[in-house]
Amino acid sequence: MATKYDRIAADLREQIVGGTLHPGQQLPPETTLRDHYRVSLVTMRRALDELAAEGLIEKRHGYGTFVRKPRQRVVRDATRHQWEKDRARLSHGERFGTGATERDTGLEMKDLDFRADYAIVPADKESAQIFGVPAGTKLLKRVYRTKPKSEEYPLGLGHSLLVHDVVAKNPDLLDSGNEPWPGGTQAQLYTLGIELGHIKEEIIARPPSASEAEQLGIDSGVSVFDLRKISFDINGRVVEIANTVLAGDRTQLVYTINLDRWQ
Amino acid sequence: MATKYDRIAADLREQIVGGTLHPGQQLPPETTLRDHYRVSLVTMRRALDELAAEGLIEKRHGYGTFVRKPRQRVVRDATRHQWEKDRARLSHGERFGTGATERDTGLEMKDLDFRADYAIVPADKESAQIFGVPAGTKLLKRVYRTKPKSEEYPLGLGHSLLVHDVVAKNPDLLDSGNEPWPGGTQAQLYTLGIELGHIKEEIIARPPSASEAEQLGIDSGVSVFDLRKISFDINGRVVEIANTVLAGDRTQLVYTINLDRWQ
DNA sequence: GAGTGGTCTAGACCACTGT
DNA sequence: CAGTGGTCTAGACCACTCC
Repeated sequence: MATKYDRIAADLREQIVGGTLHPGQQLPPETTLRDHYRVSLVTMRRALDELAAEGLIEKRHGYGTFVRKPRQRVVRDATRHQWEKDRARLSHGERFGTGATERDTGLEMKDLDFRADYAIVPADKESAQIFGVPAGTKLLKRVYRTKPKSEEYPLGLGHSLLVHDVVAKNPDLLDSGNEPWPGGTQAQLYTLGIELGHIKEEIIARPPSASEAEQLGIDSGVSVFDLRKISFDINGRVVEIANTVLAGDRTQLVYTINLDRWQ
Repeated sequence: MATKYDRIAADLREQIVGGTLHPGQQLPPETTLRDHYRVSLVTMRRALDELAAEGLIEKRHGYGTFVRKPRQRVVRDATRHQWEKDRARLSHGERFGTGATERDTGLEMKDLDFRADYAIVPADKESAQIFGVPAGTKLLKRVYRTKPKSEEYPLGLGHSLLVHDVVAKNPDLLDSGNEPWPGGTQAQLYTLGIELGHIKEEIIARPPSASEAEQLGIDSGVSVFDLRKISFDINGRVVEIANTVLAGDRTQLVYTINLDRWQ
């Protein structure tokens, strides 16, 4: 026999996908549901937690439990990198106002809250190894937060590492006041004469830290994508290490692999 | 103040990463831990569930709770597709015994338990749309299970869809008895004169279904990668739709994006 | 202040594992 | 069989949100 909480979750799941419960609709309080299903509160809550992990409902402390609007996932397509590269050398006007995030979401710059914080940090062992520099080398760490004004929570939490002495050749790149830089990082690197040759992305899934769960507005049980992007210039040197944490229930990642023709 | 279960989890986490608790070591029973931390059993269990979701411990019903060996993630590198393509036209002997899974894990065929089940199914709406055929069209559905003999659980659960009338031109491809086919799907398609041009992979993270959790041996709270691979031939026609479900705490996905040179 | 979800308790009983 | 983790209960109290 399945567990009670599984059967209750299945019952509610059916009502949600079947349309008996409408998106946005508030569910009865836990105590009422508990009486209806004749179980203890703990069991009732466990059933609800299951549905929250699936993204079907959303619980708001002190307020209520609601059926989620069919949350369409934001698609993050890796062709964004080629697209960004093609635009890196365009004029300021052509680059202005639309970056890779805007392309993913279909939103414009004015619909987004954007923040960037810069700091200089010493390279830890892992970063140093990837960059091929001694541990402790000065790095420019840039922390990004981008949030659609129409949403309560940001799409992702990101930061980027660059070797300080490399980017310092253009002092404009050390000033976070110049963000958002039209055209993004590849346009910034272009001012240094750097052209990217290839990009490697490594993806893992893991539970969010408490802070990430709070910042991303993640319900208990939802995992995050932890994506590390390593950018190489045309000579194979590592230029940037960027990290992005994306809510696992709101994101779809897409990659296209082109294959060489047979001879 | 943080919650009790968070503080208990933090305490145990520190002991695990700090080395006070060794990999493979059994933790005291929940009741003993409960007495030690002076909390209720429910609270104690919640702390342990947190660590299980992080992959730091592994709970075995009726047996005990153990510190996990630093689980190294299996890397699934998308360059596997090009590698597989390069090998598709090699001789049987050169293809034999090493496929993409073996390449990922470093294991040989003899170290793997392999099973394939074939069935003919009608295309549902979504598959039909992707293939560009009418709904209900006969598809060959192939279900795969691959498990290292040294592990208790499979790496992933996979299935693949092909248009039946296309592959039926080579009757050998309809017989699961011919699996594992040396060189994999691309070698199979080669017998039909089909060459792949590009591959698109779509990735989402979600909680496992009850059946997936059981088959993959996933602890509560761990998400899975749900990866859909769509293979296009050199004319842009969809040839295969393949789906793989991978344990989120045991897998790392890697993609390399090559960028066109500036003119 | 009224109503909601979040944490926590002490205890019972069940289900699974290895010997 | 003994020992373990898994489910479930009835109830207390806390923390948050809105009016």
